[in-house]
Amino acid sequence: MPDTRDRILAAARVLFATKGFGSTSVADILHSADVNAGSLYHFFPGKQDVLLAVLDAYHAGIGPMLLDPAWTGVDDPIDRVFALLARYRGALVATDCSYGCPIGSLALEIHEPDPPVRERLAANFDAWVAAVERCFVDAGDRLPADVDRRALAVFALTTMEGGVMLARTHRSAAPFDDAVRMLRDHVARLEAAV
Amino acid sequence: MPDTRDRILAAARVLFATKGFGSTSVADILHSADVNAGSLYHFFPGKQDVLLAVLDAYHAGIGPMLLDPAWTGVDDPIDRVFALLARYRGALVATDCSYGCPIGSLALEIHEPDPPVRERLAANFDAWVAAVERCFVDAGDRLPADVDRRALAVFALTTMEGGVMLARTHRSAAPFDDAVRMLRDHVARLEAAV
DNA sequence: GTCTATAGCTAGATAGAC
DNA sequence: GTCTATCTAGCTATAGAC
Repeated sequence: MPDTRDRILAAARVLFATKGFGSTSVADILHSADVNAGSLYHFFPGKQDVLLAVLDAYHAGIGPMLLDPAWTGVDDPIDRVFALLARYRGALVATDCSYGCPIGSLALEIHEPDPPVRERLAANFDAWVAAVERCFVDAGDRLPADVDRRALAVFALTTMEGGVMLARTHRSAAPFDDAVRMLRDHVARLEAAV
Repeated sequence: MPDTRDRILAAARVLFATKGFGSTSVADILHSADVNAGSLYHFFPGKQDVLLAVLDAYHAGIGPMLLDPAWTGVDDPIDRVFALLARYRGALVATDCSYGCPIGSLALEIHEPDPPVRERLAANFDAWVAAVERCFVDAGDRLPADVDRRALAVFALTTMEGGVMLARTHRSAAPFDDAVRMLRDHVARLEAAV
C-alpha cells in the first residue's frame, strides 16, 4: 500500500487533469484515493495546497515522466521535438481527444490564480521550453545562426497547446496534426535555409 | 435602459471572460446586470443556457465585433492575419496580460462540456479559421500552391491561443510576441519560396 | 495518523405575490 | 415581466474521539 500522501497526490493529479481543479471536489479526491478527510487535511492545509503539490510533482517529473519516455531511441535533437509532440498526440487519441496537457488546462481554467499557483504553472512551462530550446541549440548549425532557439521552443509549445485545445474541442486530432505539420514544415524550411 | 435579456448577456459575457464560467455565480450575473433572479430565470432555463447564448453572440459577432475593427484600413490579406493577432495582443496588454481569448479559456475550462456547449465552441473556432483561411486564399500565388491554406489558418489559431495561454501565465506579452514573430517568419519564408 | 460527524457557507434553482 | 424569500444540495474545512 503506497504512502497515503502519495495516493492523495496520484488521485488528485488524475482528477485535476480529467475534470479540472474547480470541478474536482475534495470528496472526489478522498473517494478516488480511498482516504478519509482527516488524512488529507493532516497532510495538506487545503485543496489548493494539493494542487501546489501536484504542480510540483509535474515539474519534478518532467524528465523521468515525460521527456525520457518520449526520447528513448530518439537521438536526433530535432526529431526529439516532434517525438515530444507525438507523445501529446498519443495522449489525445488514447482518450478520444478529451485529455490534453494538464498544465495548459489549469493555466486557462484558473483565471486569477494565487501567486504560488501561477508561479508553478509558469515554472512548468519554462521547464518545457528549456528542454525544447536545448534540442534546437543541440541542432547547432543545422538551423540558421540568427534563429532565436528559445523563441522557436516557445513556438513549439504554443503549437502543442493550441493544437490540444482545438483537438479537444473538435474531438478530433486533425487540428493538432494540421498545426504540427505546419511547424514541421517551418523547421524543415529553416534547415533548408542554412 | 437596454433590454433586460441583453443586459444579462452583456454582463455574463464579461464575467465569463474575466472569471470563467465555473467561477461566475448566477448571483454575480444578477448583480452585474442589475437584474433579479426571477428575470434571469424568466429568459433562460439555467446558467448553462446563458453560456449558450453568450457563445451564440460571439459567433454572430465575429464579423462586426472582431474582424471588422481589426481590419479597418488593412487591405493586404496577409497583413490582415497579423492585424487580427495584434488585436488579441492589444486585449492582453490592456488587461495586464490577464485577459485573452474567451473562447479558448472556456474550451479548456469546461473539460466535459455538454454537446451544445462543445458544438458552439467548435463553431466559434471554425468561424475564426474560415476567416483567416480566406485571407490566405486571397493571398493567391503569393504563397506556394501546395500550401494548405486551411491548415495554415489552424496554425495561426494555435499560435494565438497558445501565445495567449503563455502570456497570461507569465503575465507578460513576451511569449505571445515570440510565437507571433515565428509565425510571421514562417509566412515570410513561404512568400519567399514562390 | 486515521476515523466519523458535522459545522458553516454558497451554489443553482424555484415559489408565488405583484 | 419583475420582485423577494427560500429550498435543497453540494462544497471546503474542522472537531474531537481513537
